[in-house]
Amino acid sequence: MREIGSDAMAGDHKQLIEAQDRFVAAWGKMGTAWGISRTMAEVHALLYITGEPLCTDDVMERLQISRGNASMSLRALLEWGIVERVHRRGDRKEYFQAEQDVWVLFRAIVRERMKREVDPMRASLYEIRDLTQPGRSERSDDRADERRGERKPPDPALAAHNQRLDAMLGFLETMEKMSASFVSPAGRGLQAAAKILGFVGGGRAEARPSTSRSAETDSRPDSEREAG
Amino acid sequence: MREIGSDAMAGDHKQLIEAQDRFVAAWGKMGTAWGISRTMAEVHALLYITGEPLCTDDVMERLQISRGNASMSLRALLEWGIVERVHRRGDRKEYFQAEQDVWVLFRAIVRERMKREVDPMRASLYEIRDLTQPGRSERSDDRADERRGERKPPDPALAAHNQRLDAMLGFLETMEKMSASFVSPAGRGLQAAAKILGFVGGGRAEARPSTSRSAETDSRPDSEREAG
DNA sequence: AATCGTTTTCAATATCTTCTGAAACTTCTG
DNA sequence: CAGAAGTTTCAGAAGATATTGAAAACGATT
Repeated sequence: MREIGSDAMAGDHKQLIEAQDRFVAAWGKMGTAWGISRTMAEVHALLYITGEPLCTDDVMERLQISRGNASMSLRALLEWGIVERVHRRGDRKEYFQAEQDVWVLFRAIVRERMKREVDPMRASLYEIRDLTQPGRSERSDDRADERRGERKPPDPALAAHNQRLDAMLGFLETMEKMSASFVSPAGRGLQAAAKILGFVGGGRAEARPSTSRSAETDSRPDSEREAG
Repeated sequence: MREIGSDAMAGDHKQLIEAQDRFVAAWGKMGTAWGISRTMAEVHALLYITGEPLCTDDVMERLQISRGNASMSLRALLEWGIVERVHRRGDRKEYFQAEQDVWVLFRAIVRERMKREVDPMRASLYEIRDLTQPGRSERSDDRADERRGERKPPDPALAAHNQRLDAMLGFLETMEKMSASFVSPAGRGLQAAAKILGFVGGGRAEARPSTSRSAETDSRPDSEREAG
């Protein structure tokens, strides 16, 4: 498949494969720690580090996984919005390509996780609060004292409980607002903030000199950055 | 165990238990999505929502889990630094109490996850880079062309690979710097930022009127906020 | 130093998750 | 429209993780 011009080139190629494999393994391990299945993370890692579009069979072969597994993982990655389908003219296969800008990747992940995990949690918390602190809209025909405008004497334990619930709820909402504005549609938000606040660059270079230029806030490889 | 003064009080108490159970379940579900074992998350939820110190047997009974499981989960929570031991005079049992400030909780979690997952990943990435881009300190006695100052002609595929690696590495480092300054020792960082940037307050209140005051940036219950 | 109340450990077990592979399905092509 | 090429689905197998419970370790007390 790949033309190899010389022994030196062959050496490079072996190194490359080895480096890719290690990257895939590392990414897979990290994935499991964040609640993503190992294989799915590995497939993504392979697509990312490889840079070029791969088809199902490429993935199966490289990762030694079954067709079903490859198919499922790829579909899940599409749903996360961090991998996209690519078609090649004259080829009926589907190819898959990973988002190459790490910040875009990060934004997509945060957006999805918020949607999938934080939002439902917030909804549950509201429901729970309404168990002990029913909203004003509640019908209270059968409660004589409330009709008279007397509020039920508050159980201090219940009050404390509700404060804890509200604290949690308030926190989740702050997080949501922040992530929405930092991470979402319009938003190069966090990335811009990182640049402004001076968190980018310098760190690695100071510890370890590097041949290629230190990764800036725009972290796409040069090849993809033609039009800024 | 708990004195109940009246039927109304008994009703409140039942509601409270129900609300606690639901909170515990919701928190547990969320935990699993973030790579924390369900039980561990539930134990934490129980301690948080309960507010008061509980002993192993309390946890076992309330959550219907074995002694071993309770013990392990509690120890893990101690290691995460989000639960602390409490001793009562005249009682040989150990009691456990959860951090009540959600921002402190959040900081602890971010700190630990960075330490446990991101740092090792970063280390792996460095190693991987050194596979194909060995540092200047490398001995190259056996490579005539390098002795002559000629650099090996760079395989473009390898170069692109290294750029992707560096992009990832740069991203992780930016995240680490940000989390370090936002989240760490000194730092009420993120919390302060949220306040300044106007992400706190307003949101929930506008959608759902609440009896207790809207949770502010300082999210501890009143009972713990005596000395600011 | 023996006892007692408590906590920790860990091998066996139960539970949950992920993966496989073959069949069903879909979509192109001649 | 029949057949080929490619993709998805899903029941069962394999593998990973969490849980139990009983025994060991601990440490305060008599």
